Amino acid sequence: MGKRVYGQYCGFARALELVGERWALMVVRDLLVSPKRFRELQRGLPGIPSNVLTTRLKEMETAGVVERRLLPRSNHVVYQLTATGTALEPAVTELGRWGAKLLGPPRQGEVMTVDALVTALRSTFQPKAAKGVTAAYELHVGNMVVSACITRGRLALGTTPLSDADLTIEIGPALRDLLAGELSPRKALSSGLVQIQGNRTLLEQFVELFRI
Amino acid sequence: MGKRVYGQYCGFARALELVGERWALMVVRDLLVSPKRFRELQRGLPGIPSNVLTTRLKEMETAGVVERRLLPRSNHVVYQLTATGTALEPAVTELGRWGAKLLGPPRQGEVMTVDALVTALRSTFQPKAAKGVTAAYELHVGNMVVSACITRGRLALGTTPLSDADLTIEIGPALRDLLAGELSPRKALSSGLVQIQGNRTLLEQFVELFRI
DNA sequence: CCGGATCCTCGGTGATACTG
DNA sequence: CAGTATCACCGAGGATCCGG
Repeated sequence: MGKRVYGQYCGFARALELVGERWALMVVRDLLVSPKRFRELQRGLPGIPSNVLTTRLKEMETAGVVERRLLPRSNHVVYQLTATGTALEPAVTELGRWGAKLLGPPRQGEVMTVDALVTALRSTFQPKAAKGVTAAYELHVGNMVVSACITRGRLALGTTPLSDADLTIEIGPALRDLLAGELSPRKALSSGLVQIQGNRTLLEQFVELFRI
Repeated sequence: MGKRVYGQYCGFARALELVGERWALMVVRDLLVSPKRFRELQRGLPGIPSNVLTTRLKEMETAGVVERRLLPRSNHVVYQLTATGTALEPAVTELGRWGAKLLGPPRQGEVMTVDALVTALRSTFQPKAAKGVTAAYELHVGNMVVSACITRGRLALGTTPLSDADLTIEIGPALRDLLAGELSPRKALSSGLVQIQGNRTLLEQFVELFRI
């Protein structure tokens, strides 16, 4: 965050100094899903000026949150989180959970991105409800695909199609209402807002596992 | 956050739009400790321009995070968090925990505030280590007093002196090193960085209960 | 095409002074 | 005490350009 300081000897203030600048935590959000090239970050963050992205990456590199890596045998640059950066996951998850509750209908022009979806699923995952559960879900939102594999209660998220999903869910922004309990699985299906391939009881399990 | 929008239908992005602006989460941090008057917020956030504080409070009031309340029979205004605002506590705690790990020695001119201290204790509290514990601590840092009462494992923080503290700890910025385990209780005492009134084994318990 | 760098504009922040 | 008013400035936003 450069010179923008709060002048307090406080862990929270220090955190905001390091990743509190505009766009910084959005970059972290996307890097938490997977390492990315500069161009990929731009695509996932529509509207971010390239110079701002450059500045944030440099600042967070200096802060030890992000590191530049050169892909072997191809001068390509990849940005990834350091261990320090990865440790932001609980904070990002909590903030995402808080914001998801306040999320009304999509505003004009708002888009969804794969990494936003993954973050949403991480934020809404209910470990207690997942205790002992094993299931593989595949979400289709627009042309995006996100996979959620729960193995004996442990969640693994991905952005590549599964070969053996137990349930494939095709859905739009109604996902938010479904996870918030404002849209029942039955109504979701009957209204056509949601389409599934697989057993519909798995959809009911899904809304138990992921709740806003 | 006004017009500063991220253009994504995403709970995390929405959270940053509501409380991601500069100073906003610092205000939330302090209001999480207790409702406050305008002037109290200014004192707790040295360096914040009054117009920025006004703007943030208005924005967060519009967002339903903060509410203005008029004290009975005295035109005084008090700002307090709504239920929505209070729900930010886990996020603030997690961010504070992350930042506390990165907190080196105090920089030139950095100050500590009561609310920062309370936030730090909340962030570092270890519920597991506190299981079944009952103890009352009183921290003195400079001229500030913070109380931490653990009752059967449950933590209650305050900013008023206790009448019956089991242990009174007088300490400075070394608190950070003590909680980080980089300064042992013994060395802290022998070096004079920490002074206590009460049983010194309670100090060892303290660093078990609160850890960075 | 990727990974930026450069330039310019505009609006928010920061600092200070002022008012009900 | 609780803000409002004013203004300088810097960083965000947006477009374009450049080297590999």
